[in-house]
Amino acid sequence: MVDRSSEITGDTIVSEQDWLRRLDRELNQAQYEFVTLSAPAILGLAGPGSGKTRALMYRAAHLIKNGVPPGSMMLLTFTNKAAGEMKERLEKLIGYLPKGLWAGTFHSTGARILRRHAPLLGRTGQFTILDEVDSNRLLRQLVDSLPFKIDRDGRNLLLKRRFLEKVISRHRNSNLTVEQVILEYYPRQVEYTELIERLGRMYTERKRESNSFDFDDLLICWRDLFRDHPRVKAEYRERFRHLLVDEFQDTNRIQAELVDQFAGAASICVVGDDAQSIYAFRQAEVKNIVTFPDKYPRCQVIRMERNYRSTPEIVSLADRSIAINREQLKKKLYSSNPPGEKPVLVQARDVYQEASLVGYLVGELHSFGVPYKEIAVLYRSSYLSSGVEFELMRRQLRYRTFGGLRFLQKGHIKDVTAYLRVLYNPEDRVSWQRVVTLQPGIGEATFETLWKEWSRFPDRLQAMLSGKVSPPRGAAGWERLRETYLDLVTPGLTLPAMIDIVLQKNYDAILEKSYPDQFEERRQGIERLADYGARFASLGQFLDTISLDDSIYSDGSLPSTDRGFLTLSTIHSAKGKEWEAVFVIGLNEGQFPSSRIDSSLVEEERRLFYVAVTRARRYLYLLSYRQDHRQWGAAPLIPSLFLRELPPETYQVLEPDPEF
DNA sequence: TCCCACATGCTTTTT
DNA sequence: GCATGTGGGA
Repeated sequence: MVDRSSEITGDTIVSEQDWLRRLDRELNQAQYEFVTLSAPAILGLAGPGSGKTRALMYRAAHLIKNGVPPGSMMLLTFTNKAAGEMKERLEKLIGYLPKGLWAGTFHSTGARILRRHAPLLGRTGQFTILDEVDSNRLLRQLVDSLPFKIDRDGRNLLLKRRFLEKVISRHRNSNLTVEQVILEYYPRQVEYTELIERLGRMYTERKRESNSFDFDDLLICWRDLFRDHPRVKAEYRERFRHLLVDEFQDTNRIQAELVDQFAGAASICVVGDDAQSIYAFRQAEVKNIVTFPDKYPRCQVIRMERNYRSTPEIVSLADRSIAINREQLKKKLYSSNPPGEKPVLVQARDVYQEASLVGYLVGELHSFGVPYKEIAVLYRSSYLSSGVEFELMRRQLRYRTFGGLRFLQKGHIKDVTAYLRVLYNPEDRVSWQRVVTLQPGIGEATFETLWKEWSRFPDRLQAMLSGKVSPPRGAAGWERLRETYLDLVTPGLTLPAMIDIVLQKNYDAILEKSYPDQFEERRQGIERLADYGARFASLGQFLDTISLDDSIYSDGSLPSTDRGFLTLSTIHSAKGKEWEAVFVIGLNEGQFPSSRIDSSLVEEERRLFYVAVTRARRYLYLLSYRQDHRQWGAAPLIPSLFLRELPPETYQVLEPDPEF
């Protein structure tokens, strides 16, 4: 019997010299320094394609090779995709994913910590994570339940465009008061300040009663947990001696505060690129990365400026574009790759010609030997993808989309998960309401009455199963629901079996009635959810994963598992990725930069453009079109500011054949 | 109080 | 083109 841990230790000792030689061979000087440096704080400032995630993972591997227990390391990043990337690379580097290592998004790590200490925050470990749809519903109910009437205009104003949600979230994420947020972003609505403060307090209380947290809470309550419970904080400071944070430019104030909690106890190593900060709409603060060295006095700053990804032509175009931004840390990005073709600008007649040009050029690239999986089409907003999607379908090319419409946020999928959520967390009012009001004859008002009656029982699920509560009307639907749950509480059910019960006993009939023409399609979506659920050992794990990671897409498979597919992606979702050939479409003024942003955000949009073009290794196509038939005002479009301002020597123009 | 039919307006971007 | 909002009838 071989003890696996000693095997690894043995391996470490034997290969230490090999490992150092390998670092020397595979890293440049800046990277080598970054990986092997020992300091209380390290900032890796790195341009696109300079291998910053790679360097960060070499650092993690290096620590492990030097005997640092993986259980004392925490790897954090912002998106699920980046988190997946980190784990994948680390596993490739050292051959296995170390046990005990914490690697994930800030939000999933927050959820993990909060589950362990939930009672300190008035929750149980089975708390529900509310997504935006849920929390908006909750707020909507609170507005309607105010003990006084607000006039219709006021109600509309509060609920339209997620105004209320945004004010509360901004306030909580920024440490500004509600009044300051309103004065800064919505000065005309200042009269609503008190009302919003009141609703904010009601919202906090309602979440506690429902044993749930929203996305913001996963970070804010984590911070507050450490603030209010020094012993808990000490426990984590004791355990985690190395924090490694990727994409640090995308952190918001709360996330930066969370990292600060470990100051002095752990070595804190962050990497990022201020020029790729594209999450301001989520209160990401570039200043977190800019001021990092000031905040941590003995901080070492390493610059990684050599680009390994792209041709000099692409790097030059990107560099000239980003240079127009005034707010940035100066970096001198350079590529020593062999020269390639200049990026190509194409102005199409309309969205259809743009799409067929993409289709045609994809075919050309493929015939030159560029595999489909090395080609990506990127866009500012997900609705811009439909033209190209249609064209690819016509050409029978397989593709995969990232970003955009959420599979899990579709009504019927949320319905099915609500049935399961209340099993796990019977206090979950939002989900109960969803399930109960689905039944014919039961609406909001009936649910309110029922809920009051129901709350007299210590366990809502038991109370329902025993038949001790019933709504004032809609008895038939309630009874069917009760029978469904009698089956669902059978011990040992798999997730597909549970979903099957929900469908057979209750939801199928409801679905058919509400979507007579889309019944089959939606039902198939639910079946894919069931298939996906089969891989989970427990309901809790399944619910946690689908609340925090929306990466099951409408085709039901997971990203990055298949080869031979083209990629269609929003630019946000493409961050951190690279392809041999990249098309950026819809580069029209009004679409990108989006016309709904105010002028102060143009630099952010330019950073987004910068992210888009630096995804390409050898071939870059920038497409715009003159006419949009889809919009009402068929005013001619002009090319994006980001194309117009490019120096002509950075690109070549391709004139589409008018016959095409 | 609920439900259906119709109108509206909306599309950033992620957790 | 699709979810959410409104209004009248049961």
